[in-house]
Amino acid sequence: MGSTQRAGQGATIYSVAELAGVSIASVSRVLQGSTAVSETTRAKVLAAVDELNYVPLGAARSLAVRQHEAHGLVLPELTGPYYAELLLGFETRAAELGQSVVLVLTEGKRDLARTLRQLAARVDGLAVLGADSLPESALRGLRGSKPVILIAGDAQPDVEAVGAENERSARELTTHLFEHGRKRLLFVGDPDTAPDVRDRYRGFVAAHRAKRRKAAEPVRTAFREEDGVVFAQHVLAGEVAADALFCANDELALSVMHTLQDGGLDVPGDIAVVGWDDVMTARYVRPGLTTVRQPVRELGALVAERLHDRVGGHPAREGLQVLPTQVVLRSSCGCPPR
Amino acid sequence: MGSTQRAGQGATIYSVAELAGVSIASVSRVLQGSTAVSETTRAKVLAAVDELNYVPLGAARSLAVRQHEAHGLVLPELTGPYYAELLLGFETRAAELGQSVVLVLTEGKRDLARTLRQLAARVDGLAVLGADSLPESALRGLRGSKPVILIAGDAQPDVEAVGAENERSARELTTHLFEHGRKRLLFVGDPDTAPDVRDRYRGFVAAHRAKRRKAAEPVRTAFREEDGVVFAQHVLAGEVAADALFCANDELALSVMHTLQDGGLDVPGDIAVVGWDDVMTARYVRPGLTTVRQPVRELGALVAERLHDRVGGHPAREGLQVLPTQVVLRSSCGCPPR
DNA sequence: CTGTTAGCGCTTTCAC
DNA sequence: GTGAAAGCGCTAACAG
Repeated sequence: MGSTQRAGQGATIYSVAELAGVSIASVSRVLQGSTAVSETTRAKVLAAVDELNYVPLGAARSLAVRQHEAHGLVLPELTGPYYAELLLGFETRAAELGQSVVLVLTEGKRDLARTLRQLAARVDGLAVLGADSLPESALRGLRGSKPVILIAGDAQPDVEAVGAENERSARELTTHLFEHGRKRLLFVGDPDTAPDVRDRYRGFVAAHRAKRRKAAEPVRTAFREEDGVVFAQHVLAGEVAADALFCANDELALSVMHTLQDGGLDVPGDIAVVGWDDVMTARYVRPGLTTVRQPVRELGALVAERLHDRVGGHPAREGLQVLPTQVVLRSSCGCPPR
Repeated sequence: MGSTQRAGQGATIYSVAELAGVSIASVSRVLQGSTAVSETTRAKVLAAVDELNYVPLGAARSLAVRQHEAHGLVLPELTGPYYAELLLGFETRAAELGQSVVLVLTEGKRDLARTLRQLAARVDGLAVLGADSLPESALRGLRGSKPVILIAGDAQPDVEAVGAENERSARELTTHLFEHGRKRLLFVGDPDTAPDVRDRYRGFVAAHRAKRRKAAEPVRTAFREEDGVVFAQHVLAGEVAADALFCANDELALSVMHTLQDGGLDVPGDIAVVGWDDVMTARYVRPGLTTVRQPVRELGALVAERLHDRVGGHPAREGLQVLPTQVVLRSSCGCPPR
């Protein structure tokens, strides 16, 4: 056992103990910050630790304390600022809480169920975004063992969810469009793809109902740039009757607006366009894109924190926790520039 | 020991063995895909595994095989598409290779040295971006034990580096600006902040030298939007003499261009502006931003792959591996639109 | 205050 | 082909 420092590899608690002339228990105590250690011992250990550049092996420690001290974060992908910002908030808070973060991107991955199992085998809890689009079996089985928090998803009996407000802001933004005198609004994006888009559409519908109007069926397109281009071309071809487009996110809104303008339409003169997320580009385009800002970073931080609580034994909060969002008026909706 | 299934918690190899009526060794063999197992045993084990929903505990396995099966990725932050894309490429390839990825963001973190040590204690190798701006001690000590790969950094005797090409493309882009008849070019961004920016400036200088001109001193600004705005205001105030701005990245170029336009200048009429990275926004602004595209995702994938090789025992490649970049001409440089 | 020791759950010889 | 048993490096009682 007490083999000293294997060449090149990291020192072990044994090599440190040997060098310090104490037992491994003392080394552990010093490192754990236990009070029951004499100053002399502490000093000797610290010196040895420093000399050997010792750091306890994560796996060994995890096995002993039965905790991984790591959070798993599951995201669909990473395009656009939304996921990045969320990840940033999550990592920051997790680090403050002493947790490592293990990241898994689901898009394009084959055996998701297995991947998530493996992830669950090396973290204390999971935060999952886009759970609805995961294969049925993927989250099954994790539940009940590791705590799981759903991001921007629907809370369930035993799994809590955290998200940003959608319906109310969508309703507010829709109403704003009405106030600009727009009559034929179209919701661009498929409400069935994600709970938050669904809720935005609900707000869109609610605003119509309040005006005793009937909301049009949503344009069930995906959310990438290409999809926006395709849709905009339909508009340019005169196949779509609308004077305002409520896009499910900014990427979509931006590509739609851009294509429309290229096709000779005036935004917002001929048609208004609004988005969701307030990405950087939204400020740079002309006209500035009216959109809704979500506190994404804070959301990420909150998720990390809730997860940490859960791992620490706190019970799951019931229902969905919602962070406030904010409508950002620029001029693509019809408001005067600046 | 052989305690069956602890309530709620995950099954262990013991509970599986018990349920299957075999020894833990057999369970392990089946799971490791060892051939020396009878069909009967394999079937029994598999059934038990399935019923118990068993996944080997990561920490225990890591301890036994002396491998974490995880890669560490250290990034400064996560704004803009660059880091996200890199991370995407890295995670994807790492996952294909069966490695988890543990992410650490350095910006704003206090005890980086300790954070990195801890990271090194739970992964088999590290990929680090922005190593130069890390405190001296941070990477010290990891070296020699865990393999480290520097991203967009300078290769060193024992640490290999991977990056995208900079100098040559910068030279090409600068020359292009000359061909548009621009005379007074300015490099906006501080070459001392990062090796890749330094190399871009080198290319900028080289192009001047080829024309027997002397390159102006770089404008040593940071790379965020605010910094671009401040600089642009100097330009608008007539404090800067230039007819072309070579910005160190797109964020900077975009905010500069935007501010310039707001101030009444015509781009590229009065002044040309070019950037680096080819972010999404670059296509949407008017005029389209001329820039340089880097194969960032591929870079991330390459890093993961090299790291995996290194962990597997392959020796460090000497020098810097460079991926090709591509100048993207739009109209902010003076080229005709479309 | 300190050392001894028994695991944590898994892989892997080594006998049979 | 299978099981027993010895660790992997660390933490945490448990005795002194």
